[in-house]
Order: sequence, then structure tokens, then C-alpha cells
Amino acid sequence: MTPSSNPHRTKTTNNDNFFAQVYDVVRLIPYGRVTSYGAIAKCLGSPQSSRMVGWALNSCHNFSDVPAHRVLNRNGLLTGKVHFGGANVMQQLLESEGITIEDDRVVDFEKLFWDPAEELLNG
DNA sequence: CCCGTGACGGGGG
DNA sequence: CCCCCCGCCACGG
Repeated sequence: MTPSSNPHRTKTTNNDNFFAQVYDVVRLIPYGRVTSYGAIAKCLGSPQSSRMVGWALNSCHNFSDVPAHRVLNRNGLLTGKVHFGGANVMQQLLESEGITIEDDRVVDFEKLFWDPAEELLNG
């Protein structure tokens, strides 16, 4: 049954699942490492839905077990910093993990990048 | 119902 | 390097 054919559905169906999957992946990001919205979208089978990854994190505002601060854009920029309450909360969280930030960008981004797809390969 | 607006990303000029 | 456009899709006006 297609989503639109279900009259009982008041809101979201696929989303609940997608959101949950995003949170699951984010929880796997190791301490001191980072990844990107696009990498998460890709490993969930929706490489063009990176925006939705951001949307998912948006509605997960501060679940203590979801390290959303480790998710950056493809260039290692802290594009989501404004959603962490204070102006530099996101940066501080990253720095507390030993990561260096310069001009809102993670230094050695490529080196610290953690690819969720790799995690899938290794089990 | 249409439209603008995003924590995005890839491709083309 | 720049900029623009497109695909993506939920949500609010």
C-alpha cells in the first residue's frame, strides 16, 4: 500500500523510520571523529536526501545519546552550530573531544572523517 | 494548494 | 575560484 493510499495515516510513516535510522547511525560515530549529512544519507540508501538528515537531527534536539555535533557538511563546516543553543556550543563539544576548529571548520577533516558505509562493511 | 525555506550535495558553466 | 540550478522532502504561511 502506498503511503498516500492510507487514509488512517495522520502523519509520518516512512519518516519515523528514517529518523530512527539517522539517530542509529549518529550514535555509531566514534568519539573524536566526525561524518557528514551526505555520508549518512548515502549509507541509508537515500544519497540525495541529505537535507532530511539535517531535518532529522533538527527534531532530535539534544537527545543526550545522539552526538549530533559530530555531523558536519561535506566540507567539514559546522553548518548546524546555530541549533545548539549557544553560539559556539557545537564547537566546544567538538573541542572537548580533542578536535581543532578554525573558522567554523574542522582541521584535518579528511583525517577525522568517519564513513558509516565502512562500518557496514566491517559488520 | 502553491510556495518559500532549509543542519545538504552534486553537476555544470 | 565563483555562482546557479536541480533533486530531495517536511513544514509553515
